[in-house]
Amino acid sequence: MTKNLVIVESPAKAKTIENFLGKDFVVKSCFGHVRDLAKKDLGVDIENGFIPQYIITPDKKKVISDLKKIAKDAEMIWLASDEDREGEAIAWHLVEALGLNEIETKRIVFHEITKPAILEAIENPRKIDKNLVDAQQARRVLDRLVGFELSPLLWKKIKPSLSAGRVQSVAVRLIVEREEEIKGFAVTSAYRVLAEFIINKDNKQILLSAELNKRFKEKQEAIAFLEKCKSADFSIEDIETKPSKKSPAPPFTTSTLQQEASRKLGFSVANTMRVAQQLYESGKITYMRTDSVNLSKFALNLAEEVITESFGPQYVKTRQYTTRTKGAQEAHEAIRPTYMNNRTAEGDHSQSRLYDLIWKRTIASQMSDALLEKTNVTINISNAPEKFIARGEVIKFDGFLKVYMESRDEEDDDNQEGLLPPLNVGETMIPREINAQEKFSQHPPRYTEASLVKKMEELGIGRPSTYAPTISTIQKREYVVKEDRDGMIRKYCQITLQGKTITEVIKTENTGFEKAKLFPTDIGNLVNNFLVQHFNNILDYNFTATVEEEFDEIAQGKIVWNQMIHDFYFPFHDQVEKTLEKSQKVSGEKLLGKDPATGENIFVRIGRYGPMVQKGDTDPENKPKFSSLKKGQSIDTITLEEALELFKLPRTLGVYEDEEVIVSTGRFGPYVKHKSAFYSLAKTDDPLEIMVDRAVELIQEKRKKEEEKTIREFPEKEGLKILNGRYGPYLTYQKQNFKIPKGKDPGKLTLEDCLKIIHESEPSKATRAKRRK
DNA sequence: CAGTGAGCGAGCTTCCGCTTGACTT
Repeated sequence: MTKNLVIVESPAKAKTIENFLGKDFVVKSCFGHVRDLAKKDLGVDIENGFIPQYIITPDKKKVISDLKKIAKDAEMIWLASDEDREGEAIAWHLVEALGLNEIETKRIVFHEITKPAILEAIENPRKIDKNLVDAQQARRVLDRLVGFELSPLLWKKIKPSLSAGRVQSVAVRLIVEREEEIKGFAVTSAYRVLAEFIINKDNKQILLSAELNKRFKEKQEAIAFLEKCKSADFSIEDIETKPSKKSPAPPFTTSTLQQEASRKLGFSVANTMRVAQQLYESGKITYMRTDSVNLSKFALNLAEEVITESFGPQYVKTRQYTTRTKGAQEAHEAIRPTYMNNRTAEGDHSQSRLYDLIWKRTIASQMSDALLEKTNVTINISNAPEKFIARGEVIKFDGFLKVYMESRDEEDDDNQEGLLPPLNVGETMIPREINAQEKFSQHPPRYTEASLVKKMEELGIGRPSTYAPTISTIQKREYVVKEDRDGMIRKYCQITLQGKTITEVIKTENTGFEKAKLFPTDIGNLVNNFLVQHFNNILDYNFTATVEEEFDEIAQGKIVWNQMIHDFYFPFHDQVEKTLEKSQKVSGEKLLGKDPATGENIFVRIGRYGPMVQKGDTDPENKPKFSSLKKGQSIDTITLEEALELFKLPRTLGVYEDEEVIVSTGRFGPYVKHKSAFYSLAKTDDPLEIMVDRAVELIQEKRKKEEEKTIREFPEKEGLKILNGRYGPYLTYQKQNFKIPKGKDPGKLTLEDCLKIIHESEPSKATRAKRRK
């Protein structure tokens, strides 16, 4: 018999807490939200004050029925979901779904999973905060209304299956607009002048590097300057030394973990979260979806011990960080090792690398500042007003740098500042070499997954639990693609003064190379332009921040949630209706030119299945020809020649076994079609060049493979086969596949065996609901 | 790397936030 039932959100948490609470408590988890708006139609009763229609989420039916059973016998029920808007709503939904008495049910909260924190929570139960629940309902209903009214509009005006929403559409907008900025960016260049000097001192030669405090726009200016240097005297005019310090970054939140794992380990956002989840489930780190930089007392003490022991007390500096992120809800701690004294974590390579990163970041956040000394040496040029500057930086005390240094998104090039030699004012020097090199201005950087998350967090858009899913959604919808792109060779000029001679050379560099960056697609551009044009208010970067303020007012009981939704919805709905009526279907259609062979018009536009070219006007009598754009082609950039190339397929190669052999290209690349069967071309085959002999070869190759694939057939039973598939041998019958039980030799199964397997197998969801991608 | 290869007369798609399993040969 259960005395006390405590319900938390995460099963890993449940296990830990049960250990703290003793035998009178059973701790179970509800796995997050248990109810949601009905999926059909809007799930909101607009006429009657926006009453939400909630259903128990299909995958939570079992969770709820299990919890009900335990709750029935429990004397007391404690709802311990997270202390934020969503957590409060989860508690309330549990009351509703489990049929609990709200008055008798206790609501408790804690920010850290430590024994004192849990016990304190148990001592201080409260009631469910209905205002906070209402704020969540407003959030949920607003997102549903926006998403489920805008998306169908896109299906009608652009293409089926598209989606729009408060979060994803703004994420796409960021990428589209960044690309436009880049397209409009005017590259300029200027000459940067670097010198290497020789100082003769105590019979030794000392080298000193310095940069001129001015860049020259024109080559002639640079040359004129170097001409002057030929006859100039150089001497130290001033030495300025000043102390400075660096402080460690705060411990990880979801967003900063994703950024650092991306920069330092090259992890995708989704990969980081997968690995972090594994570390969490095995008890090695605290919860990985958090916006808080707070560390528990327990963690602070342990960090101090570890640092003292490993590096000495002078490296300790206990710090409490405060969150400055917009809309942060701080229901958890920062992401940290559960026990800081575990320097490493067992597990696979990814797990131990990510753990190492988390360990270092957490420890560093509790260490002392690094003390530096920066030195600026000003070098006078006797016949010119410009000065050369040599910079040095010395670490006087390494502090937290001993373990960890945060990386930056853009690594600044060749600005290495190191130790300077001992120097005195008035000392003279001679230039060994002075270089004026043409440097180009850089366009704003394209987003990586992680830098997009950073930007979204700054705007208060999305939550720790949704960053990774949002990024995969906008890629799945094909609004953006993550790709590498080749750079281009660019020429630059370098002018060198050595001794008394000036030489000029043209060199080349590779520029614009991109690795795993986000690019908008044609569809992304089209959808974004449509939404920005008609729903500028929703796509506004401040929309979320504005509605969040209203959600806060609901949470404080200042305004009523469905009144707020009412005020938002009706003007918004009018906007949708008007756009539906007024605006034309958009396809981004462009006339590229005419086919020189037939004189027909060649168009490019978005079709039902994405970007495509069309030959001939749309005419029911004389149907035009279509072809999809190839990967890497875009409506924006495709040329007439490239478009014509696409119509060269399908080609009829000839006849084999009395049937035509046709080559074409489809979703999965080029293929040969023969007797309504398909044969993929090899990577080395060119569909425009391939001849019938090679096609026949491909057909025969695949037929042979097919034969080998079949382990056994049964003449008595049509369609029953034992095949060798990707996951090993399996049974197939009437379009259904069946697993062969372990320990059976697939080659020796009798017909009876097979029928038995088919009979005994679960009536599985035979047809896979969704195809991947 | 098993199957897939549209351009539609039918029916479906879609939001954001919480949480983890999945078994499919």
